[in-house]
Amino acid sequence: MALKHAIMTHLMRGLPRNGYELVQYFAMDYERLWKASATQVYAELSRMAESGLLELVENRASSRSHGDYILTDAGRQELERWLLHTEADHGVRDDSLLKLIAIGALDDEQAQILIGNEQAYYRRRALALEKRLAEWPEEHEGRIWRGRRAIFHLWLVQARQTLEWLEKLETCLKNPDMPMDEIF
Amino acid sequence: MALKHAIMTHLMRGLPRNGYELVQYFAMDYERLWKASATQVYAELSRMAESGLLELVENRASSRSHGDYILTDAGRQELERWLLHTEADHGVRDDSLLKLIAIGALDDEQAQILIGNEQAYYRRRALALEKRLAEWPEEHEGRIWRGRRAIFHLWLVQARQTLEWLEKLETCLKNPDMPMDEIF
DNA sequence: TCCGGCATGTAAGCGGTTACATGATTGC
DNA sequence: GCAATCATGTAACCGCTTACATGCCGGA
Repeated sequence: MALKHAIMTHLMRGLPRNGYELVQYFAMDYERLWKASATQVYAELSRMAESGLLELVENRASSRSHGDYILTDAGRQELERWLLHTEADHGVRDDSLLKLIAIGALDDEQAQILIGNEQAYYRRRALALEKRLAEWPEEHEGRIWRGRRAIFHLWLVQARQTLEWLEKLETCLKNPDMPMDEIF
Repeated sequence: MALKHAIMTHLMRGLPRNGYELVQYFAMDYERLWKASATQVYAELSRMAESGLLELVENRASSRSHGDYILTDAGRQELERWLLHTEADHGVRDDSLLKLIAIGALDDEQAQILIGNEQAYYRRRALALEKRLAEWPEEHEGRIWRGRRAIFHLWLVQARQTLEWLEKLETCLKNPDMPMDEIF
């Protein structure tokens, strides 16, 4: 039930947001912190409002919206409880990495396609992150935004490192007699 | 339904394995490529055998087991189809990173606990991966094992990089006036 | 003999997806 | 007036977890 907490990490910045805006955040690629479908986000928001973690306030911006959500004190308390008193789940389900683990099943030509796809993805991602960091809004200051901005730096170095690694993977497969310790 | 393919990436190495052994792999930390519960693994294995992706052969090692699974030709075909003709899902659900994104909600002392927990985890992980790479069995040779071994190298550099980043995150939070570009 | 690890499940329920439906508003 | 976007759902279904149950084998 971590979507609940993912929603909280968005709302903890203090800005009131409606369901649609939150759905956009969860769908955005370079902002991506949690995968979630629209249906699920709306359902979770209702549940959280009902249980008192969120409050529905008058909408700003858009007149079509039912209203905007903000974190309540109970919500902030739950956020703190989750952060400090629950263990992080390091269990992984990374579809793209799973494919790369299986790359040995393909011949050189096919492997090249798979690696190429991943390279394209991480190049796009690195560019988007660089742009996001370069254009960081000045009003995004303070402790909460600093934490968030730091994550973008982590994502960026990880993307770059993955690109480097993909090059090495290519070398490794194309030169089956080269010792792996020489490459990595 | 990617557990199916996660099971295939284990069996593609050619070694017959029973359900219990596969459950162990999925539970192992430094080997971790996909999170899955025992119940789910057994259920998926039955379904895959029924649909002809796996074959149940006579058990080696253990006499208690119902039998060992191996990949069929249809299984290898499905593996190739998945690798080449489906798009990788880059959607992320990383509980531990989600917590770090929210770290701005905590004060310095509390944040230190959270960072400490993560540091402990990644130190343990880096050590386990180093050990695994240092003790890599000689019989694990050939294209399929090379691909797998390469992933361990990626995981290791990622763990080390995350440790470096956690140090910077600490600095970043403890010195709110220091410009972030100086740290990262 | 009994305990711990091996080995495989069943049943209930929650979390999450996919496909589809609906209405309201803005811009051309 | 019409299309695109905004905004919020319903319904059915699947994947996955949690708690519990069962039996078998080997060793102290």
